[in-house]
Amino acid sequence: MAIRDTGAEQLIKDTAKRIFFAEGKLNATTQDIADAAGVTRTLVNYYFRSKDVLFRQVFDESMHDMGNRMDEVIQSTLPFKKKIERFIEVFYTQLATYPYQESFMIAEINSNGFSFQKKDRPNVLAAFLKEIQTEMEKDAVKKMKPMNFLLNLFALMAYPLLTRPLFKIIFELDDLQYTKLLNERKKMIVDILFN
Amino acid sequence: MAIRDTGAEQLIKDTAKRIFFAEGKLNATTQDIADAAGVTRTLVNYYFRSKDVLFRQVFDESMHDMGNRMDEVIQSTLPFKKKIERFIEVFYTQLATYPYQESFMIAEINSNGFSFQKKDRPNVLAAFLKEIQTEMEKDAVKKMKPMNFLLNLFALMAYPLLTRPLFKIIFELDDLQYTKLLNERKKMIVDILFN
DNA sequence: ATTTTGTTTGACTAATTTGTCAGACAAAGA
DNA sequence: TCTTTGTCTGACAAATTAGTCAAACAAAAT
Repeated sequence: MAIRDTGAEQLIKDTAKRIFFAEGKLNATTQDIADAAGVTRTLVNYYFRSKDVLFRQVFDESMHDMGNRMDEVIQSTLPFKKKIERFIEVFYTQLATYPYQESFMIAEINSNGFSFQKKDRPNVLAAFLKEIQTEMEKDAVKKMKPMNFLLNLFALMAYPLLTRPLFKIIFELDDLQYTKLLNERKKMIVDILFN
Repeated sequence: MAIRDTGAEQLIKDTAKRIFFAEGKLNATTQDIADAAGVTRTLVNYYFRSKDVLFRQVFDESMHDMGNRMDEVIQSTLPFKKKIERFIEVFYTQLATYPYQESFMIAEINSNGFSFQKKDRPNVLAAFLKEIQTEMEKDAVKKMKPMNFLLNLFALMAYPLLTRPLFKIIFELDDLQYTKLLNERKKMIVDILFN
């Protein structure tokens, strides 16, 4: 009965994440993943019965991880502005190792819909929206729907990463220059969001 | 020698655009497109030798259209702020009919790279960046790298559209409510960008 | 009317990718 | 040692998708 954990299952998942999120190969086949993991494709089917199951599992876990990482910051006792700065930092760190994660998530949701178990963490978001509201009343940030404040935060952080290959060409920048531009944004985003 | 234009070629392209950009079926097959257009798949191969050619043609044309629409606004004689407002309006109109266009472009660039003929319109962007710079010196907008101003503009416009299915669920909004939220953003984006 | 030429299709082939299954292999238990 | 059981593989079958080709069709030209 005991599982003999050889690490293969985790290896396959990690490899899949690397291919999807780090290498941006959004349409990788199971063979691609098996090859990259150094196992046979049959083994992928042994652990995950089908391609869909593997994809969904990778998707769900990543979604969950991301949620946890952010909740942790949101629920911390830091003062609001520090909290946002920390939030940006966490987001950028994650995207440094997995630059295509957002892309993958968005594409996946667009094509295969989205089933999300939001029964857990029921009021984390609500509490944070309320905290934002409070800051607005203190005139610390521009008055708007708190949801829009959050959308703005994510937009300013994520969009330049999502569109990196596009804007690299539009602006005629090399990788290093674009990375520099991105890093300058961390401070700028805070400046924009706060009065 | 004369082409007997039956409209089939254009029909196929338009249908492809509809499926990709309006319905968000990013991984549609040539069969899907043929079916939706009411023609046989063979005909798709008659006009466009391969799937890749069709995809690229749709991609290039859309990219070009979008570029033109935006250049038109950028090169207009409107005062700067009006120009930005008009820009947002144009962008929103386009995304109302083709909500998934950005998604498609990004995914396409991520997986298949990007060859862009930027020999045309060589200085449109440069001129606009300069105009932004001038506005910064007049203190009309926050001081930053003009490129970042542009990135912010696009981010604030596009991101909430890209992630619509995701944030609909996160915020627990229905379609109508989300659309309302989006529309409120038009004015807000201007408020954020300008002093 | 007949030929020509561009358009469209059905049937076929090829390529790619996924899924299954019997059996090999190796670690643990008897 | 022998058996059991979980892990892994190679060979095969199935499904999906893309591409080709000869021939049917229809509009124009002769």
